[in-house]
Amino acid sequence: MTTERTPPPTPADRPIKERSVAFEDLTARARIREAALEHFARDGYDRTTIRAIAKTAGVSPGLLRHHYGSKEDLREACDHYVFEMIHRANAEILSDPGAAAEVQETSKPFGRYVARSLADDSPTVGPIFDELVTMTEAWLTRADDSRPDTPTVDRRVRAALVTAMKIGIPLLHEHVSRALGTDMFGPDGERLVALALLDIYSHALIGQDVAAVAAAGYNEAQHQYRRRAIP
Amino acid sequence: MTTERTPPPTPADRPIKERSVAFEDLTARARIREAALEHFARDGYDRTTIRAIAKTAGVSPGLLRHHYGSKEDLREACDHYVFEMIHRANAEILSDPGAAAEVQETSKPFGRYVARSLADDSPTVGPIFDELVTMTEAWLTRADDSRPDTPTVDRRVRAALVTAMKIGIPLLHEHVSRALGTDMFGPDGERLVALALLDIYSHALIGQDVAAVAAAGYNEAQHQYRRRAIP
DNA sequence: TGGTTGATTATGCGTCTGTATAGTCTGGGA
DNA sequence: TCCCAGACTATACAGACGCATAATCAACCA
Repeated sequence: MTTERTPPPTPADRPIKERSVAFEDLTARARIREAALEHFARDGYDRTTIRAIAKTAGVSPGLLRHHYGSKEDLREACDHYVFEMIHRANAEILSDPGAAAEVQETSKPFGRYVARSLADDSPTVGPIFDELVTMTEAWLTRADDSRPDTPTVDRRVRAALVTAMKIGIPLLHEHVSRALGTDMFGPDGERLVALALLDIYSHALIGQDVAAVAAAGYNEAQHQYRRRAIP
Repeated sequence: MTTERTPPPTPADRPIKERSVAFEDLTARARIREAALEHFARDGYDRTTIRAIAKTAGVSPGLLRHHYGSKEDLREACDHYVFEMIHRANAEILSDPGAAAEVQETSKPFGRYVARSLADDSPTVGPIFDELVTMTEAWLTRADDSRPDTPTVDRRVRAALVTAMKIGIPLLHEHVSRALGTDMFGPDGERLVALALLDIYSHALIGQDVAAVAAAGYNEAQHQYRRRAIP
């Protein structure tokens, strides 16, 4: 396994598209990883082809195999990379206990990738979800402290649901953007989403009396048919 | 394009599956649709093969093409079918204004299919999402009435986000179930999710003072780098 | 200078998938 | 009885994809 080396003075690393932001004088290995992250996040694992990643990275499909063993290995490499990046980001967030950073967690650059991977059942991103749940759990602890009543449901269960809900937003970004009238990953959309989430999170969506009635009535409701499962 | 015809000799192509467990004496055409719904919901559109659907339905791949034109046409047929079913379900829900039915909307049988289709960017399910947003919007209207303050963000924007959040739960059912310790589509899990959602929805997750500070601080925050986009 | 190593490419192979086509079987009307 | 429409199957074809291999090229070291 080669490390992130600086390429030899290869001058012809340049046929690529990128100029504006960041660096395009990256290692081919790094370019492949970046291209894979974008493609996996945008198109999903299945729809993404090795050839497409290679084309975006400006290399041949064979080189991809040379650096990463297979398509699945490349996915795992991306997963581990993102896992590290999230760890790093979490450390920064913990030092700055602002709520905004936490709220828009899933709107970050890696959010799209994580969301896609979780929905695609990537075998190695389970721990990422669990860690996000743990983060939400710690956050819920503070919320529970300022609650008059006692929560009736285990905190981790609620944390898992809140986490899944947060991830649902970038997952359905296309439809959300359509409802917003602007790209939710664009500057305006990102701000709009953050402000809306702050409003949503800071208010109860249903009355506690209604919830109590519904919860009581739920336990005795025998409803809806079941569909057969695929053998 | 043939419609849902009644097969000549077959005893019944009855409105099907309404009662308890559906039967296997369905039209081949109906069996194909049922199998496709399950496969698409469980494996996603791309991972699902025509041959797999045919095998589950107990027919040959050719018959699938005979009834539905192509794989994409089959998907559209499923979308329209689910769209009708949701319409029908909505009518029932509106007559029974219980909150529980609304909360567990995405836990219904078709929820998995809708969630998958939305995440898979199915071209014909956009209207379904928009309708769910409208439902949520109507629901938010009642919530806003019992709010002391005035919402700062457009109601439809908040409705879209809440809708996406709700759909995120069945989408990440695998990870949610792992955190729950039981299958969230099973009897226990379904009840647990419903009760947890009632608890979550009936309480603010962050304080309004915190939210105000965060919202104020957000507009002047210049944070995080941007990643390049694929051309 | 010569040779080894690693980055990189070109090319081909086997498989899977969607699609197309031709053929088979069955029931019901004339 | 004939026969044909429609449900259904078997098989084949073309393309795409992941994967593998061999060849080429540049740099570094003895």
